[in-house]
Amino acid sequence: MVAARKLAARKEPRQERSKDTVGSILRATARILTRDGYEGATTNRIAEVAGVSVGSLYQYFPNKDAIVAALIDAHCEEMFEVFRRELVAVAGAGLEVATRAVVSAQIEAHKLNPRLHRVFLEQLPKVGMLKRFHEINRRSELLVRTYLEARRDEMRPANLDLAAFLLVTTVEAVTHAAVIDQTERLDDPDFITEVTALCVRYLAKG
Amino acid sequence: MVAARKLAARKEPRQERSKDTVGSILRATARILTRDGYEGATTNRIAEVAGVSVGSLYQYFPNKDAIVAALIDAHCEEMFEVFRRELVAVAGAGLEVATRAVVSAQIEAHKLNPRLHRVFLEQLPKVGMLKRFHEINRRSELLVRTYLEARRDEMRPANLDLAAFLLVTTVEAVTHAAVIDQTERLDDPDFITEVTALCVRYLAKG
DNA sequence: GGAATATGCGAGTGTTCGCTCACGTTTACT
DNA sequence: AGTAAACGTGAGCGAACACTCGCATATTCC
Repeated sequence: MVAARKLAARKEPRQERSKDTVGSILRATARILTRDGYEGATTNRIAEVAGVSVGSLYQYFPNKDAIVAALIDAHCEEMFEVFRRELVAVAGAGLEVATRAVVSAQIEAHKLNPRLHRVFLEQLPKVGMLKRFHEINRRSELLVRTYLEARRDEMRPANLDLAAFLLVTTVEAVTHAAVIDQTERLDDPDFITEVTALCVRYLAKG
Repeated sequence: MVAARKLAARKEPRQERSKDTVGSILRATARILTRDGYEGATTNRIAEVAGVSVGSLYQYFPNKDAIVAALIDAHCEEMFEVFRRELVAVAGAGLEVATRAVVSAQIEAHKLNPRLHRVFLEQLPKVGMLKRFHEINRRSELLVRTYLEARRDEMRPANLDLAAFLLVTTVEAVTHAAVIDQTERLDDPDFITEVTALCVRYLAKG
């Protein structure tokens, strides 16, 4: 039985050169993942591309998964930040305007690094990795719910928790599919309009 | 360089006992995948659980992936059939009734074998495997679009192709999340109602 | 019965790959 | 200058695992 191993960094880099080493390792891993997919990302290959020895790699990461996990965390945080910033910015705006802005932001978030995003979601064989994406979704739902509650009287759905879940899941799935698998959808100027309609018509009364 | 290998069966089973062998292998693989996840599914383990030797396994499957691929195909076909049957059954019904029925069917389809479904979508490291699921989605979109076109005058969206894409992607994502990750959502009697509302309000005029 | 064919077996092979360890080099500090 | 700590190296170990091959058994068909 292979027990779950710690994913925390084994040693903190203190000097400048060791921070460079860690940076090189992360950049190399991202590069390999986007170019060759998960299969190509062996520890020896990562070290080679990073211009570093395997030994150095294992001074700062306890195992291979920790490297990927660090990348995922950074990627998730970036994406979430794009979403969060836009939502906060339009918190005062009306439903239609706010929704459209947030949908656009979600598309932009997916465009940050689509190839890496794809590898994370489609090729990583470890269940633990996906949890990090689910957590982002839960955080997004919380933000959305707060927005909905502030305008409760304009909203048709009684259960705003459920509404937030449906909206976040929907927009995530639709933008993901469009950016990752059907880029041609994005050329359609109606795309954002229709996704916005999907959300707004669900939320608005009447 | 490891070239892509053929996934077609190496030899067709002719006698009864060999058909049993193939069946045992497939059942064993499904069982291991649901119980232990992708990591546990080694060829030796599959053979052992199936009560068969590795050699026999390789008489009917050219490689490990072919076994998993066969399972995925069967699983996808089952799920799609649940969806298709219901859609055909309610093709004559009104928008609200039909939508509700199809959403329920999608939930049922996901309940066929949630654990296996999860492993397929979350743990398989090969990109090729996911294509099979995307293809089902495309087939579903086609069916939905046909329904929408038959009632074009009741529909608000001008682009029914885009509408079908949005609906299928949405319902798939929402039912998937509910069945796989948030089973408690299904206890909420409003769940189906709200998902139906999401679709119907998007489609209907006014 | 017996030849031909289909099926079954499983120890072993070759390779891949995560990871260690013993040793060299650089930096920080006194 | 001298010492300790931090950093870097890469050959190679050990285990896992997909897959083969030579041979045994069962079935079919004449």
